[in-house]
Amino acid sequence: MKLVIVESPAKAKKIAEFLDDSWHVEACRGHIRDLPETELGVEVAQDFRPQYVVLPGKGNLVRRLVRAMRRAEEIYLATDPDREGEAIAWHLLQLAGDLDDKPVHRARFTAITRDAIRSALAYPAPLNADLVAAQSARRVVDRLVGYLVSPLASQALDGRFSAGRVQSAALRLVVEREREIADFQPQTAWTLSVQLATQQAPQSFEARLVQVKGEKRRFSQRQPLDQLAERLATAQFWVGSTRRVMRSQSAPPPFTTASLQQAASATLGLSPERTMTIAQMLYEQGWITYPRTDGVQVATEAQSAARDLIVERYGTDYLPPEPPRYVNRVINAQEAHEAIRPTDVHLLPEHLLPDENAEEDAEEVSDKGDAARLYRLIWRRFVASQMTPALIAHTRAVIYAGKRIGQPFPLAFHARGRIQLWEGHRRLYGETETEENSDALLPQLKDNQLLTRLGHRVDEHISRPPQRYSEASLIAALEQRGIGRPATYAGMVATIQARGYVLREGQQLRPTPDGERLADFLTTHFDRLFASDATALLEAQLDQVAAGKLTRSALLESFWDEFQPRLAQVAQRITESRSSEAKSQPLVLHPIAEPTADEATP
DNA sequence: CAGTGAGCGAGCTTCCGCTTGACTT
Repeated sequence: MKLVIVESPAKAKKIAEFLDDSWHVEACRGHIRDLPETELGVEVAQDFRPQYVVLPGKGNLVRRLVRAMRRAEEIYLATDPDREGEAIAWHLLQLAGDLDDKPVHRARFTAITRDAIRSALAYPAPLNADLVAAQSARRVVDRLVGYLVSPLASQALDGRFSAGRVQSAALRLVVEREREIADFQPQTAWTLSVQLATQQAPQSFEARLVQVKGEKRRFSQRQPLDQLAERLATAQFWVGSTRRVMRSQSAPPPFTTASLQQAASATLGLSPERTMTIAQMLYEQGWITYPRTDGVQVATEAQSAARDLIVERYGTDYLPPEPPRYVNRVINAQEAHEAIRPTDVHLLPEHLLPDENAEEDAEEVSDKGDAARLYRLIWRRFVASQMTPALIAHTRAVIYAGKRIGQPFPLAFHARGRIQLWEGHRRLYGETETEENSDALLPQLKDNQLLTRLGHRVDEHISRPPQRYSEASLIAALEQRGIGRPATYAGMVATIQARGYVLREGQQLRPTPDGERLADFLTTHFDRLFASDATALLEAQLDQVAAGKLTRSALLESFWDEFQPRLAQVAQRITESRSSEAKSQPLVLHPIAEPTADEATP
């Protein structure tokens, strides 16, 4: 018997279908060992040795897996092909103990198709110890930061507070945004627009003043524009130049976890947490691929199925000559899984709509309704991602106004038009309407053509403060900076709310006073640790460990050399201010000076 | 003699990341 171990039980079931009786497939359900929850669990002086323990509640599962590994003739560790998956495979081996000379392989695949599975099992590889070391370094850094800074923050702020590489960076974004809003000074700008028409075409168009006597101008008051507008009554208008540019707008890539959470929030009003609950259900029932992913790549089988469906349902005009290839732009992407897509495009969203005749209680119907809507969103986005680009013609005209053509007292206006020549993927997955309609159609214009002025308008534009984050847009901001992972996004935005650092009002997130105090404490004393690029810098080092160019010890030592003195300094400040001040006085902490550039560079 | 400090032990917290059920509200 040959044994395959994967993480997800749903995956195990599917893979078993592809293999014959000589194979046995088991699932380990994610991590099986970790640092103990109740203590630090890292022996700093012993090369940062982690003290791993079997995760609570997983004892029976681990015993079962170990028994299966001992019995098997050959073992294929097929945990996810990323840093965490490599570590899980290593933990499995550690727990299994002595396996004699039994062949042990590491199998890696990113799509659950018959071909992908068979070829992964036919061409296995050894375990990558460097990747395991990188995971261990990641884990230890997170533990040291979380378990050493949290108590300090609690002491200093006299309450129960927590800090972590991810949650504190998230909190900081929310707090910084709130301050930008508080400090915001609205700017008023006035604009002058004229409505114009040609002799030939019936419909009018609008042009906005941009230059006066050859100089670009912005107006913060109304009065000068009113004066200019008066003179327009006797002016002539003519076309200076026109330019037409064709732009093709590529289809959006299929969904990842973060982009699905964004879209489900924007179009269906679902929270990231609810989106993930429903997506997990759809995954377990075989409707969609794995829902926790940062990959935008798609199995070739799925691409050709989508191409068949596009021809059948929409026609060859919507089919690009080659299937599009999407490239990941996310910093910390591991791409262990495909993009989120229907497992079978021929399962149409209509098939999942709730049966109207069935009698069910309201909650169940709304669950099914949300599931159907989410599936429809995923289906449309995926099929659209395989369609042709949309084609849009942008026209820009410069219009002059003066006493007579060729003798301007010269005012220059800009008019813009936009025509969609081909809808392409937008047939299935459109943009938001507002942007689309803001630029109207322009009539045919020739250079030096005279125009009729129909009227004018002077408008006030007041700049708006930045928007508060929503749960989904905060996740997008974190993803963009490489902070957090698909499996943790939804939980993390729930955590900072549950801890009382952030409040949600409708869709908007705003910090609480406690949240601001915590963020200020962390920024003052541990600025670089929780800066928004700290994770990216750590990731770059972890990549080096994974590539064998940096050792785990070197990474952790250089981290500790910077972190530990800072920690000690802050702890000392806290005890000093505790003892030097009367008990009734609030604790005031003075910032520690940043090291100079010389000290900072090793 | 009263206040302070050192030293010790108990109790209570805390991180990120991977996966699903078995619980309670």
